Amino acid sequence: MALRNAVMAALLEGEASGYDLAKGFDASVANFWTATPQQLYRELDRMEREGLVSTRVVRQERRPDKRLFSLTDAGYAALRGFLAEPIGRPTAIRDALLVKVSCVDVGELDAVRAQIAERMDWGRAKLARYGRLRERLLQGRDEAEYLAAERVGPYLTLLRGISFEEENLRWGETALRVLDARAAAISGR
Amino acid sequence: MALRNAVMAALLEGEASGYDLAKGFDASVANFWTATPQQLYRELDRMEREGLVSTRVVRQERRPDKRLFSLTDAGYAALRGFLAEPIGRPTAIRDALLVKVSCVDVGELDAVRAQIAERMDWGRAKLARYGRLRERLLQGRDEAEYLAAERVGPYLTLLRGISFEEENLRWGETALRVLDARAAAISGR
DNA sequence: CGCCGATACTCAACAAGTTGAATAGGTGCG
DNA sequence: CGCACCTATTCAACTTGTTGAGTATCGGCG
Repeated sequence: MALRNAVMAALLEGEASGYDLAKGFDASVANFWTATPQQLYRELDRMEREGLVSTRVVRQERRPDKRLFSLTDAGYAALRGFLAEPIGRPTAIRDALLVKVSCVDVGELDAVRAQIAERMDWGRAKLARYGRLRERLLQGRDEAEYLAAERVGPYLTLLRGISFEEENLRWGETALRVLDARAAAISGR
Repeated sequence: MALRNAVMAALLEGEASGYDLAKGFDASVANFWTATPQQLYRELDRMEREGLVSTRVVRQERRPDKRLFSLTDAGYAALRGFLAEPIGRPTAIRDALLVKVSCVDVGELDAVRAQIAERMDWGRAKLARYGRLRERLLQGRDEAEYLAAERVGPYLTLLRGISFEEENLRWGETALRVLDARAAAISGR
């Protein structure tokens, strides 16, 4: 019942099909929750059965029909219930790369180094996307102006996403430096 | 087969019982992987069947016997295999608090505010623990000295944990400020 | 002396998440 | 004109992860 909350959060942006969510989960909530298409369709069906979302089938000319989901009043109520419920401990971070780094002293130094570098490239791409998203939200206004006028939630989570990636890059630089020093020490021994 | 890697990472610190891991997962790898005791016992049994870990039963006088697990050579080989395999996309962050923050414009502003504050307290406690762990690792040496002499992996992941929590606190300050401004705007309307 | 909590583990049942493929029409590319 | 990829969804089978309780022994507290 946790994915459901992320889905409701995504539907705050407006009607969406399962397919939209499966892709676009990436653009909105995806930074702190992920799901496969299967998971989304399954959950959306359940939510419909429970009356949290309603569907509207849209016939399309040159592509398959789609079902657009939107939050019902019951959905909004459920969402407020979720917001009000006490928070447990921070959900897991679960990053396989960090597990690898913590093991790097057993060997495979080069392979892990390469994976850190790859992750950093990935992070730079993500930062660029975040930057564009931020520009799109601000529409030329400065932050204070935006925050006085618009939904603050998505902006705040965007900020967290940006700082997370920036921090990741900074850490990556350090990690690469340390691993290189270690590699030099090993080969020079 | 992902938990298994985290378990192997933890066992690099030395022999441990399921119980040790269940608690102490918190001290070592726990910052980027979590598991319940059930999960650990189940996985350890499987790993034993597959020859990745070996067990040694220790009779204890005044408490239940325990099984101490340690990595076998096959376990080390499997670990190196894991290190070498290409990394997929960063595993999910999945933080319910961020989902809540992104929804905060629908209401329950005070409740979410309180949860952010609670999370920040939790983060400060975690930072304090990280700080103590760092001191324990360094044993009075400076960073360069430590990194030349000891396993670099655990230190690097510790650094990532520290910067993550620091960043969380900074973001939390911002979020609280923004939410307070929004609350003031609403009540003054 | 009875209860709480720590150590140490097990069992059962369930919920959540992943993988791979199937279906079915459409567009674009060489 | 055939092949690959995009939209849009569904099915089936699987692996992971979660919850809650149960067993057993000991130490400490009031």
